[in-house]
Amino acid sequence: MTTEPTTDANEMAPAEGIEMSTAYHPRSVEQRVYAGWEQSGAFRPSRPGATPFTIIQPPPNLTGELHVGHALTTAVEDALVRWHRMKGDDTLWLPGVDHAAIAVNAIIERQLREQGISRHDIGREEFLKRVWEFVNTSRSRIAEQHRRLGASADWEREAFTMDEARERAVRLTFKKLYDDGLIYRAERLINWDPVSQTAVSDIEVEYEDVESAFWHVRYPIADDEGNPTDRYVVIATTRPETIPADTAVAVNPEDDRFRDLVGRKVIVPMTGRAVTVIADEAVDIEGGSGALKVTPGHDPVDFEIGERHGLEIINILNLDGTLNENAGQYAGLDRDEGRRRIVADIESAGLLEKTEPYTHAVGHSERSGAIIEPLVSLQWWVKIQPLADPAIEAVKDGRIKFVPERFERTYLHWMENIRDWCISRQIWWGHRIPVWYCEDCEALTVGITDPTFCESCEGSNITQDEDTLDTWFSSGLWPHSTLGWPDEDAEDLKRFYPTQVMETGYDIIFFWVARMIMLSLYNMDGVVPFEHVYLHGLVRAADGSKMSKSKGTAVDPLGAVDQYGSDALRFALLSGTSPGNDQRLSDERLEAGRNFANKLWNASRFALGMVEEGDDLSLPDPATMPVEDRWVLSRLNQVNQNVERLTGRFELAEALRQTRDFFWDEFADWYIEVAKVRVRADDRTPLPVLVHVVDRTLRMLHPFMPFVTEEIWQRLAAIAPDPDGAEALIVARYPEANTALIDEAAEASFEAVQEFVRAIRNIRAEKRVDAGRWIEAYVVGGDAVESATALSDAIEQLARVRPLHVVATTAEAPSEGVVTSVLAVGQVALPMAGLFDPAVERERIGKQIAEAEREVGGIEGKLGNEQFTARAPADVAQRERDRLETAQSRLAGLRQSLTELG
RNA sequence: GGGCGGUUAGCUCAGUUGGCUAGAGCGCAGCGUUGACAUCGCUGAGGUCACUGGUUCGAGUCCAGUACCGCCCACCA
Repeated sequence: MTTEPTTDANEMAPAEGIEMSTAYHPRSVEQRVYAGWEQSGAFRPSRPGATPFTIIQPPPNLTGELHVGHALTTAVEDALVRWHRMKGDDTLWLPGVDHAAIAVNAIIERQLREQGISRHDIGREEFLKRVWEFVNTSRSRIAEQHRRLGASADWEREAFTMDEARERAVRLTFKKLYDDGLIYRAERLINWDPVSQTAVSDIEVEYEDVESAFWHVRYPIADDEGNPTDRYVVIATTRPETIPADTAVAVNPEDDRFRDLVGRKVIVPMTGRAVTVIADEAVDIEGGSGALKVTPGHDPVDFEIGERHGLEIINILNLDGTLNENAGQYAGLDRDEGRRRIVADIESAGLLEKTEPYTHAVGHSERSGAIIEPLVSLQWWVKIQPLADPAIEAVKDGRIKFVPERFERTYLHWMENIRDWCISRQIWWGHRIPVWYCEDCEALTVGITDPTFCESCEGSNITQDEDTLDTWFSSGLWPHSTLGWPDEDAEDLKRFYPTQVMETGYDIIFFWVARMIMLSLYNMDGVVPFEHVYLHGLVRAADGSKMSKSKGTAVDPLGAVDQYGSDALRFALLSGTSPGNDQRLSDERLEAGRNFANKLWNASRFALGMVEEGDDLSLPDPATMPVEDRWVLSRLNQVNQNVERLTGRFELAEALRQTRDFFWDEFADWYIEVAKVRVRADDRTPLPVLVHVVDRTLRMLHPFMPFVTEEIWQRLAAIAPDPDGAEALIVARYPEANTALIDEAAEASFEAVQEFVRAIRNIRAEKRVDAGRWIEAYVVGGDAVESATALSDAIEQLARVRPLHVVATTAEAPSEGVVTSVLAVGQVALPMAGLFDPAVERERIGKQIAEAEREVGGIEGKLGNEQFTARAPADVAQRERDRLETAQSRLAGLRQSLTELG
């Protein structure tokens, strides 16, 4: 796809001109706006010479159902991408689809089972055909789902781990590792998933507590001829079905109880086999009965003991989890049934000492949920230590930074204890292992392209390994393989590698992040795949539990989009996300997002709607502006500055919160209200400020809420064209804070006016003055008298007071029959003949005096402390002195009011 | 067994170099105007920041310990 730096104005322009409907309808806006973005090629404006910003999209769920966690990932990444794009960086966001081998295989196999057939009935080719059908459908669904979320990813460039380019990258990596001696084939104990019928790696095994039993079984001690005696050793086991696979009994060498037994033989119950008692330090003296049955074929610890002592390995399991002929009379039984039968037999043979209830952790397959059976099998492995060492170094020396930092420890701990990685899977969908076996000479050939003859004997009688590679082997190549590796001249690779940000959930550090770091360093000559790993938390149900479809606590992201709008969903997800911390998603949160989108719509509509033909919308010299204009511009720029800083530190929720609060609580609730009064009095000067603030806020919010901001902004641009000529907000420039407009004096003045208004409203509410009634009021302005005078019309409207007298000192305000409120910045006084009760007033003021006295006392105590004045920084001490002064004058004012009450 | 996180208003959570008179949203109570918005406005109530001790002029924030909740890792048969 070719991308143009500019956009087509016709495609982007809103259909209805600048008229905005009274109600905000997210759905129609979303569809139209997204289509505009897509057609215009705005998703990847090429900006030669700009700083590259690259972000990698983690794989969505290929089952085709959008999980809310992925919606969060998309929202966060899209926010970062849009932000960088607006700042002029050259962004590349590679949306990716992983081939999710085990999950997809399981789905197709289930479909087949429902038809009563297995994959072997239809053969590999037909099986893969069905997989592709399913995967292609899923991929287009995924793209569609991202559109609905507003993701600005360029789906034409989607990276898919199963395409041809990736196959080449995978094979090359495999061969390189093999040639370097880092890939080997070995018979070892692996985690077998009897349902999916494949090996899985250590991290794909999830341990869950299962209530089971501890069977204490008597192993008779044999005499010299190998016949059982009356003596026996008691051995506790949780897996009696593996007894037929026992090839030794082990005790700790330091254990005095069994010292005399070492070297003697015991009889394995129900088999009659005699095995030797060995001493090994792996045996815990405290554990079980102190003696351990050694089953090298079906237990990792035992496997290691077996290796140390050269023990025989017996495999008693078929690949479907049933017992095989090595289990003797139990052959053919399912493992559970085998367990029951063997326990019953042991008991009737009088060899069961006791049974205790016991809860222990049992490994389950992450994908199929089946209980994992350790068994010995021939598999391909990656020798991991040589890959792990540089990956540890890259994090330790800061070339890769985790956000939040604490996950570096998690990562390092795992990496430092890593074990070899079993990469072969006995499934069909996936990258097939690029190894061909020669049937003539037994040599093997590793091929980047399919070999036609054996490398060793040159015979043509070769067949490819039936197995496929672990999904994460190819996913681990993502950061470079999706950019064009192994073609080292690929434009994207040169320009965008290393990437800047890897953003994902912390649950995927080991699976994916660690593998990407290891394999990328290996393939890319030690250059890190990304500079930051930003880890968001998990999204939980409203009650804090893991979302569960069966419990009905799962939030369906697309359902939420339908109900509340895409911007609302993104607001809810982004406002709750802080690095590494889980969040809860509830209807209330979604409503808050919807409400804010509505507020944006209405406040903007109103502000823009006041603009008339011929209005001058350029901002005048700040010095000539009234205080409220200077105040709102000052606040705008402060927030702009904060948002800039926060977003750069991945603190998106705080950035969003500050922008929201500014727009709603300050701009909409105060500035617009004040501006209204001026405009009604035919003063057009607030219009440039209104338009300017709306414009800037929309730009700041666009990364978070792209649809509603784009829609409003295009109406805005129709009356106030973008200075850079941008035709859409998505390609408009991100605002830079203008610190020259930060005006603390204006802020203080306007805040004083806010205080006056609030004080009057407060008294009105307290005295139950009818909301619609106009009453007389005095504002004693003090230092803020100037701005209060300038804003007297606004104060009248906002507090519904008329006539309003703004005076400088209390002496100019009446003191008889008035309800007063003494503030830090001045006073207000409302004459209330009918409602006035001196006794009530005395009590009210008395309370305030007590409070003010407490405050004054507190500050005085602090300032009287020599340690404080000597050690606290000057600005802190000065602030305390200022506070004391205002508190004292307020206290004086209150006391005076009380005196006047008599 | 090891490690990590959490404990702040009725609920969900902010509070990132210690200076706080501790904030927000929702909920609650009261009142509803002025043609942007009832998906709204105004006003208000509500917190000994889990507990104990320490460092400091000063601790929600730093340190040590305790309790409870959650998560991750680990070959206790």
